[in-house]
Amino acid sequence: MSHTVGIRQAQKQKTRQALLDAALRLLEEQSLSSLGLREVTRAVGVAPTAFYRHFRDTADLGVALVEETLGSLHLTIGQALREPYDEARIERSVALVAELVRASPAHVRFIARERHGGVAAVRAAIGEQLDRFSEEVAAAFAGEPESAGWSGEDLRMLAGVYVDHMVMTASSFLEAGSGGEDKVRALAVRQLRLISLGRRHWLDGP
Amino acid sequence: MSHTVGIRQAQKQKTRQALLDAALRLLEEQSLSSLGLREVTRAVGVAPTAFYRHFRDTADLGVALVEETLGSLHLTIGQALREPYDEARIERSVALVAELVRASPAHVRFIARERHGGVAAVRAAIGEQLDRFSEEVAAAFAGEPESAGWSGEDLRMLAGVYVDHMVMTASSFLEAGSGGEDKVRALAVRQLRLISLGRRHWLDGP
DNA sequence: ACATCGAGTAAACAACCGTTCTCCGAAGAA
DNA sequence: TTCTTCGGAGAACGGTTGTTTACTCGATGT
Repeated sequence: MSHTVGIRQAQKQKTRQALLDAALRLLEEQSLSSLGLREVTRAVGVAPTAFYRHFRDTADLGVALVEETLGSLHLTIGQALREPYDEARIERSVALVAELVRASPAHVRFIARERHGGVAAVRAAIGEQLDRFSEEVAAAFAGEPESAGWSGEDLRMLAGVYVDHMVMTASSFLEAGSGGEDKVRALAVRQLRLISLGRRHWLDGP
Repeated sequence: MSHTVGIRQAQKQKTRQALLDAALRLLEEQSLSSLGLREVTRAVGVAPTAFYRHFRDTADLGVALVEETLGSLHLTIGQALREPYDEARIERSVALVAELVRASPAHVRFIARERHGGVAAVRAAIGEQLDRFSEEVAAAFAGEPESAGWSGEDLRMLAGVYVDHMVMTASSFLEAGSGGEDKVRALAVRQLRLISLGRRHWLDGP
């Protein structure tokens, strides 16, 4: 038994990826619930029936797209969270979001659009991933001296605020385009400063 | 010339409203970009061609739906903002959102779904309305003693955080259903407390 | 070398779509 | 009353949709 992937499997993954890429491009101007199976296969240049070799339907493709977009992000976020809590941390995390949006805007648009979109399975998949992010952020916060005395519940609340804000910031970067990028960045930084200020005084006396 | 609406106009508005209602119901399980013209007229019980008497296409209907949902809300929000800034203000505003979601969940779902949805005109209409809300909240904040020394830019930033949080809370109420309502309410209240804390210390020395 | 597997093809299906054109009949204006 | 206006009905159009069935043909495992 060889561990090489084999010509066959390699070709399959190739067209599968082509389907995902084409779908992502088509989803820049519409929602997943209106994305047609034939539309995708036509863009790739394969027969409509070939679609079924990879996905049950477009909803299934959507779930795969969620995995592709958010699955690989846990590692990146994890590394960023390991960095020390200094003055420039806020700027760095916002810059990370900005770079992510610039690197793959279609992926970000897809997540923002389908997070509350019309396909239940995709909504659930995105929600699950975002919850995982919240848990990871909460775990990172728990190890910081600033979180001394915080309850686990409050930590998860705080993490949720940060995650939600990051998603919203990414969406704002998209809407603003390359022109208003600096404006969005400055706004996001000030909002994060506000939240950090709230965090610092969370345990102040009544 | 009589100022009575006339049987004719009244009937037109009636079917127009029926189209809007039917569309809103259909949009609970899909996105606007996949909503068919025939689908809507079938649900109402009129001929497909009757649709054109009221809307150019489904995107046009979507814009009308935005107006119906958010247009009447400015008055409600305005009244709530005129209330004094006491201890229970946060709970009251969250309760207002909860009641709004309970009263017309389909409208709220529509806004949350199409805010980043696949129809540009509708996205723009929602963004415009939300910007108006932000301006109104900022104007209300400007008249409060807690905002002394705040720049106009910072006030709009703060107002944006509150508006975004309200939209997000409304969406959370929807996802949670009637079962997890208390959980969402408690979470939203704590998040707002965090933000208020940041607001209170915004002008603290460096 | 040979039988099997399976990704992709081709054709056909009924169902549905948005849009146009023509017409009807009640409401409104004279 | 007579004439006009206009919301809605009806039929038909070309085009697209998802899905099924039968097929090809090169990679795969023995």
